[in-house]
Amino acid sequence: MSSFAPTEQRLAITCRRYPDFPRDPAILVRLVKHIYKRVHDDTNALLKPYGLNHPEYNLLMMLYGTEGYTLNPSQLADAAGEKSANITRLTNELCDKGLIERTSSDEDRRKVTLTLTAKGLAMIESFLPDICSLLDRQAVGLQPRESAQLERLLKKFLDHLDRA
Amino acid sequence: MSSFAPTEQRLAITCRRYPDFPRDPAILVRLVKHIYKRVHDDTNALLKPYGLNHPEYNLLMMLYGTEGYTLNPSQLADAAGEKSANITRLTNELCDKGLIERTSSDEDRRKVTLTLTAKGLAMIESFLPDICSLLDRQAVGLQPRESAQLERLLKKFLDHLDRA
DNA sequence: AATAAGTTGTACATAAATGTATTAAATGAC
DNA sequence: GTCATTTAATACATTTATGTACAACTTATT
Repeated sequence: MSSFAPTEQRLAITCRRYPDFPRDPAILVRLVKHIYKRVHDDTNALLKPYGLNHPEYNLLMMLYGTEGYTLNPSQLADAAGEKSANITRLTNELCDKGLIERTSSDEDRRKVTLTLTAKGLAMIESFLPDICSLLDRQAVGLQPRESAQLERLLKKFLDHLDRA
Repeated sequence: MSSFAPTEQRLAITCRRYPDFPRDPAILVRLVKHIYKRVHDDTNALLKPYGLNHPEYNLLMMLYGTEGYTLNPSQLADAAGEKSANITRLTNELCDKGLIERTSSDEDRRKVTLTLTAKGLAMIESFLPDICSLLDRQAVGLQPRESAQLERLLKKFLDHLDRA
């Protein structure tokens, strides 16, 4: 039995008690939540041996996905979906570990640039094989066609959220 | 332009740098993360005037979705996806607010039962109209057929995560 | 130039979440 | 019955996240 069945059952009771409750949107939202939690926990467990947590991993991957391996704190916050106050603390930790470097920008001296170091790059390339295999395992149940369809539908969902 | 475009762009760079990186699973995971974040933040904002945060809301809704409005702390933790250590704190807050009641079970005196109070029920019914309208708005972009398809695919995804 | 207005990043206080250990009670072997 | 094992819930210390306020700097206005 799926881990989701109890949730679905509770939702049925909720709808019985409050008939206006929109079952379909609620199911979708709860599914997303369950999936997010699983993915988050699995990734965290994988990263632990590397001395990283999920947010730190995210920041590193954002820099890795950027030309020049460089972003400002506010760009990084935006990219990783973190609050800016959080970025200071998290990048401090990454600096302490020598994975990124903080230098002040010349063009605008309010700004700070955060750049992946060689050590940071090596760290990323050390955990990427594990991450890849985790991602593959996580999505192995979906055929390519289903995966593409899911991507399309999730994008549509997200687009609408942006507008709502 | 979608809020997701920059993420997709970063993923493209990542794949160029590390060709084994599984693009499709990664996209799905990041989409889920973005959607989760949006839904979470929107719901939190909605709940603030009621003096509740998202976890507290979740706990209330789990009790509301249960016959007899009653669960043990460990059942509640499982239902809401919270760690059990968190449940004590959260249910304390809800008790203090008079929304739930804590009594010790007769059958097994290690156990505690948490029950929604009349005040808690009234609270739920006061915010449900807002929640329903938020849920409707959040999913309004999807046709019923798309919504059903998305539900099916997400369930398949989650089923596989449970197994992985 | 002088001043106002807006950004960027960070510090600090507060709140929330997690992990570990502890207490109390039930269960099961003998 | 007694003792070891397991389970439920919580307390406490630690870690992590958030919100608010501020200092440094840039840009726009006059």
